[in-house]
Amino acid sequence: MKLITRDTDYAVRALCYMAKRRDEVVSVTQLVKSLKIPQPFLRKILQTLNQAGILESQKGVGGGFKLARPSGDIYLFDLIRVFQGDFELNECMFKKKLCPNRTTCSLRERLEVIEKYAVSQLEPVTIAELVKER
Amino acid sequence: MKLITRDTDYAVRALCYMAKRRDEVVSVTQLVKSLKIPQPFLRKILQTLNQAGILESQKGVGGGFKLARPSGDIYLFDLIRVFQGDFELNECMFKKKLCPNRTTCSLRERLEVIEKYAVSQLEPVTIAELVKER
DNA sequence: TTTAAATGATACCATAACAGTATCATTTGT
DNA sequence: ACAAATGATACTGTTATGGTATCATTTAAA
Repeated sequence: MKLITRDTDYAVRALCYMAKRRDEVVSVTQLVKSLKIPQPFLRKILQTLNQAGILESQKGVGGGFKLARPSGDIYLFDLIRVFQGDFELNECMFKKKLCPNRTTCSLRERLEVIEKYAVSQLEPVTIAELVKER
Repeated sequence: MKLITRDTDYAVRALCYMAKRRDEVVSVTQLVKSLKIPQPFLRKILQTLNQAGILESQKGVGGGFKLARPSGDIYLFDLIRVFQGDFELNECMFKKKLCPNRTTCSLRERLEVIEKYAVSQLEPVTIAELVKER
C-alpha cells in the first residue's frame, strides 16, 4: 500500500535536480549520473512530464529537459495525478450506487477523514518546497 | 490506492454479521444470502480467518463459523494484518539502507506523519464498534 | 554533410497483487 | 448412507507496477 509510486518518486527527484538549475537544459544522461535511476525508465518518465506540460524538451545534441514553469508552481499533486491518477484512498466499491452495507459505510467515513488529512498534508507541497528543505 | 482491500472489507462485513449473533454458528451459505459476496471467495476468507484464530469452525451438517472471541477484541487491524500484511503507507524503497536522497526523504517525513495519523484513526476500531454504530 | 547526441513515439515484457473459481477430501448430523 | 458443511489446495483472469527495447526524428558541431 503506497501513497507514492516509484515513477512519481523518481519524477520528484529529477524535478528537484532540475529546479536547482533553473533554465538550464539537462539531459537524461546527466540526470542518471546523479540520481540512481535506470536510464530508459527515467527517460519515459521525463517524456511523460513533457507531455503533461510540466517539462519542456529540446531535441538534438545538447538537448534535454527543463522545467516548464517555476518550481514553486509544480505541485506534488500534479505528479501524482500524472502517474497515479486521482488521489483516493477510498474507492468504495459501490460508488454512485447506493452503498448496500451500512457497517462498511461507517468504516468508510473514517477512511474519508484519513484521506482528507492526507490531502491537506500533501496539497501544499511543491518542488520548490522540497528543494528548499535542507 | 486503497487502504482496505476487498477481502478485508468482506471479512469486516461477515464478522459484523456474526457479531450480532454471538455464539451462534453461521454457515457460509447463510452469510452469502445476506451479504452479497461470491460464495467461494467468502469461504476462502472465512477459512483464512479461522486459521488466523479469529474464527472457530465446526464441520459437518449444521456446521459453520463463529467468532473465536468477543467482537470487542477483534480489531480491524487484525484483519488488515491477515489480508494485507503490515499497514504501511511508506515503503521507502531504500529501507534499512541509508536513503541516498535527501529530497525524497523530506517528503517521506510527511508520509510518515500521514501514516501515523491513519494508524491512530484505525487502531481503536473493533468489530463491536462497527456493529454498534447506527 | 556526415555523425553523434539527444528526444519522440511505441511496443513490449516480467512480476506481483488482486479478486476470485474449482475440486477433491474430510467431517458430522440425521 | 447421505447430504451439508468445512479443510486444503491449486488454478485462473485481470490489472498495476516497474521497467526494456527499438526505430524515427531532430539538431549541434566536426
